[in-house]
Amino acid sequence: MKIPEICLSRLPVYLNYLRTVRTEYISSREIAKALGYGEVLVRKDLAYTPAEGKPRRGYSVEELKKAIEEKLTCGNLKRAAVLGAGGLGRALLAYGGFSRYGIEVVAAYDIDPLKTGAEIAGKPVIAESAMRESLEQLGVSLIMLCVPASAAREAAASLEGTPVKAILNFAPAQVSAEGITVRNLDVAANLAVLASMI
Amino acid sequence: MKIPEICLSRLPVYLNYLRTVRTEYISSREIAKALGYGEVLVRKDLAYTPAEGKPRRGYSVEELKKAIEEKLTCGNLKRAAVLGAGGLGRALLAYGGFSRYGIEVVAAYDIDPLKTGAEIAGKPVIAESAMRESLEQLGVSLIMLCVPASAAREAAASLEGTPVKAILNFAPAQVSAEGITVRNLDVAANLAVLASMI
DNA sequence: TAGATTGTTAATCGATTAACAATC
DNA sequence: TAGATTGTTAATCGATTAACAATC
Repeated sequence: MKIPEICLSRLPVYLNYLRTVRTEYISSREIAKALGYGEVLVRKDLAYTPAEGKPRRGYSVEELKKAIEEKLTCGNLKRAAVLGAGGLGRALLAYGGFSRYGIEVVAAYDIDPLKTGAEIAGKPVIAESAMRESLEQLGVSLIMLCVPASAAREAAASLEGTPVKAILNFAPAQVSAEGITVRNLDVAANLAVLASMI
Repeated sequence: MKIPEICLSRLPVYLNYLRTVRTEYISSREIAKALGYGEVLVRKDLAYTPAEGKPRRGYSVEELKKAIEEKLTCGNLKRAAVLGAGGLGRALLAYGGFSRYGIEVVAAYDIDPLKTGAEIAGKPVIAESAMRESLEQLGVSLIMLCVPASAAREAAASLEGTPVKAILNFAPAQVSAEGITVRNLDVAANLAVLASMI
């Protein structure tokens, strides 16, 4: 059965928690309590992974971590790149937290010649004119789109026909590209939603 | 009636779209088509704002933008700060996109003396030892938590008893603090979810 | 065995969509 | 007036929770 996106979005939470657990087995009740979920929800979510629990003992922590990693990464390392080497783009290029989910950030692309040519955290910042060739060569399937809102639509369109399969869009604008999955992540909007709840 | 969080999270999307619209009036059908929503959903969402539509004409774009801004900001500018002045924290401090939602980022806090004392984008990086006093003085109600995962729990706890009402947590770890609302935003996890869908 | 825990089936809850009367 | 569009009520859909048999 296909795993719902809302369940998929909880898998990293389980994974991060399990990586802090030092026992051999853990029950759905313990996981639920630690994360603030219902325990049936935990079992339902984990049932989407290859892991199986044992009555009276719970789940093997090692097996569960492997099973979630398997689901999240589909078994193989994915290569990602940043499009737009401004402040956020460069921060993402330097951030080491992607390897935790089987993702390697390999390059950044920018239209500004003042930014290209240099390296950040050992990764090249490449001119947008050379982007298509570079995406092919590096086998990049994921893009983090960090250009200004005004340039976002065009930048997304420029990824059509490349190996890119998905875009994580940080710009406060709707983008789309033929054959590419888009997920929006407007940081400021997230803070605004939080601000309006308090 | 209380506005559901899922609807609240769409308000920034409406707002950003409306800011690109150049007509005086717009219908729910047009908005829905542009954003990929159902048109009834759009009307339901907008019904939570003070704006009212007019049969045959739709919604006044100006009135709608004001109404959404009102809902999102609760009418007043909110002050935010960054805790953890690493790459991501500094990028957020320099990012100009918060003003669009009525939020001003005023300072960063860090425990590392090598990072404190300086200014980034005209905003001070302040020692964590001076944080409580500074939060009071500046009237900071929102924190973007950008410390490493290992330091996240303790950092969140240190915000108890300050004017901080909400935390946007970028660390891949669960945090909580008495009387403070937490929202998680693990950028790498978002990319991982996207990667596992393709 | 007894009892803790899983996994599944049924019930509930909340969000989205469909239908439609009201309105200009 | 006729018809486009809103706003609301009812129906549907999907996610979460409750109940419980199966298992070790």
